[in-house]
Amino acid sequence: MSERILTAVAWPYANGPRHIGHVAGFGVPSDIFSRYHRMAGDQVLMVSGTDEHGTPIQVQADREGVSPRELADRNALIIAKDLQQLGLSYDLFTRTTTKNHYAITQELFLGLYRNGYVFRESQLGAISPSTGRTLPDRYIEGTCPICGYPHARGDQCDNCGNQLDPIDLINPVSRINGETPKFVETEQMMLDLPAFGEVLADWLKKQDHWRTNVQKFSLNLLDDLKPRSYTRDLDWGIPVPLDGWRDRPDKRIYVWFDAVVGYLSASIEWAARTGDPEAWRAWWQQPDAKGYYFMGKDNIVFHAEIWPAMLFGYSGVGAKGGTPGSLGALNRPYEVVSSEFLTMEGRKFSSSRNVVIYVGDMLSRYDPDALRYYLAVAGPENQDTDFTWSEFVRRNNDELVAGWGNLVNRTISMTAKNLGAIPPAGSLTDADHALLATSRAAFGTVGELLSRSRQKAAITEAMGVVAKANKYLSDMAPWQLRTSDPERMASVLHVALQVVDDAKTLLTPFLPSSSSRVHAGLGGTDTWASMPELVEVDEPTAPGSPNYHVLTGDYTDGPTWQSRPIEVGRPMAAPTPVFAKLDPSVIDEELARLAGP
RNA sequence: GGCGGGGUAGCUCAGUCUGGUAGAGCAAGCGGCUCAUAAUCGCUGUGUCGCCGGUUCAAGUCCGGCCCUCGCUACCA
Repeated sequence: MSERILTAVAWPYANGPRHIGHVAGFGVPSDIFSRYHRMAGDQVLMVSGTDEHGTPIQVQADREGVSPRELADRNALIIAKDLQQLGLSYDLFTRTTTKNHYAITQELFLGLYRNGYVFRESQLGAISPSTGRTLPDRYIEGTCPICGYPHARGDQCDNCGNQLDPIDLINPVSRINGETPKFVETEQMMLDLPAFGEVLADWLKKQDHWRTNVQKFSLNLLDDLKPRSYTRDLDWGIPVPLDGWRDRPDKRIYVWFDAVVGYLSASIEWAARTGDPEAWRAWWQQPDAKGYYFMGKDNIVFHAEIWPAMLFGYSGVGAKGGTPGSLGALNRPYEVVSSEFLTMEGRKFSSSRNVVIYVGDMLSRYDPDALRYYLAVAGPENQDTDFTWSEFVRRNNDELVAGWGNLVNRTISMTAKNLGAIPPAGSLTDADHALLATSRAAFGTVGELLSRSRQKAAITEAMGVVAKANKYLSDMAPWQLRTSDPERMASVLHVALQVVDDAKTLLTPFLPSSSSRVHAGLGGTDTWASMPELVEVDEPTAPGSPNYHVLTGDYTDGPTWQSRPIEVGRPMAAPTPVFAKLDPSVIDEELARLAGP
């Protein structure tokens, strides 16, 4: 039964390159999920892009003396290249600074506004006196009015743990430039979240297929729903599409409200690029289409609360009713798949303290599948997990190289040396049948685990097939049959090659690049797992800007999730190793980099 | 403060939903094989399952309380 699946992947923020904790949370899991579902015959649309508006990018650009757009242009390309190298199979990875995204974001705003879910309110907010821009709470520092700690942040005191209001801080200063913030009355557009309290509660209570912590967390949030500001005093962002607001240089849509719209705008952009502008509707409006949203746990509130509220309101569902906007009623998320956090040698990632491994640096030195393997088998699926270099090297050397790579190598090597081609099966023993049955059955068990987002258990199960095949070879000892019983040797090698081929398929969602190398090693001449391409589109994000790049690809004719009989007689050449073994000295080298300047 | 995750073999963790004599991998030791990137296969595991109490014929698993630890706490992204 073919399903329509929207894989909506969190949008990496473009204030700098991304580290491996980011791709551990959203990138690799969403790609494993999408690749599996495509192989299983489902119709997958996987979209994302770089999130490029908001204060942190403005601040970083100011610091570098460039415009926010120049900074975003630079980082968007770096991030897209990183994700391409990791092999993340986006149908479209775009940006929030495109004309299309501006138009869709404004359309969502207008739909909510017309249905009465957005209203105007004057509130007291901190601004930077020199720029007039919103100064977010976290950028304000001062003395805690409760415990006297001198470096309390505007929203919370790190010393006593109390939540604070920045206006209560003693001697507040801006962390950006040290000036004293001004607290002024400022008019903003507010999203009426309480108007969605009831529909959100009804909807969330029905999501029993979610991970329980995500569902419970989301339901708890409903107890304290307050209207939330839809706009900011900032000039770097999407203009508010209302008369009297549209041309104001100091009012923009809040970056989070524009970022979540990206899932929809990217789907629409993808459809336009395929030449069928209506194609996106199948994933957003058919009732049985399922949207899976992948993110780190810090994003749950935006995906389980705010984005669903926006979709309800735009569709005319909520305490104030309404009618769907011009795009029509839109589907809510089917599941919010949230991952936990990856720490680094026991500490939280922090670029300022040099506790960081950038994706680009990692991939410049190691095989993308070595990283993908580590994240799949030891990533933060259900709980925070720690990345250590010694564990990375061990997983690579003992499991990928010695377990899987060696199985491929020994099997192909024996066949090439003794037979030169894939041999016929001959008559098979119970042991032969048992091994073949094991790998065939794994398609069911691994697939079942993958469809339930149990990726760690799934790859462990797939690697179990590899272990059984190594044991089979050890038991059968085909190298001893070379002269005594060459026919039996051929049968054993046939069985082993078939299981290697099956394992290659089973591992493809996790390890697409190396699975393609195994496919070629087994004599395959066609493309196995498709990879994303970086394409320059003939369109600037703004007048005077360079054309931008997107990641895209055609994954429609890829491999299917099943055992395929190997082709007897296909020539087989001596193998080249699939994975590189790492010298243990890299552990010390990498640790030295972390401690470095 | 509120909410949530975790505390199981030297290390990393599974098992807790659906109670029934404690599991895997790694590390360590011994042995086999020699096709393979010195790779592989077999054998060797007596751990107060964080603490206290309760329910039960039976609790790592259910209930109550506590301790430690990590994270989230929405006008940060």
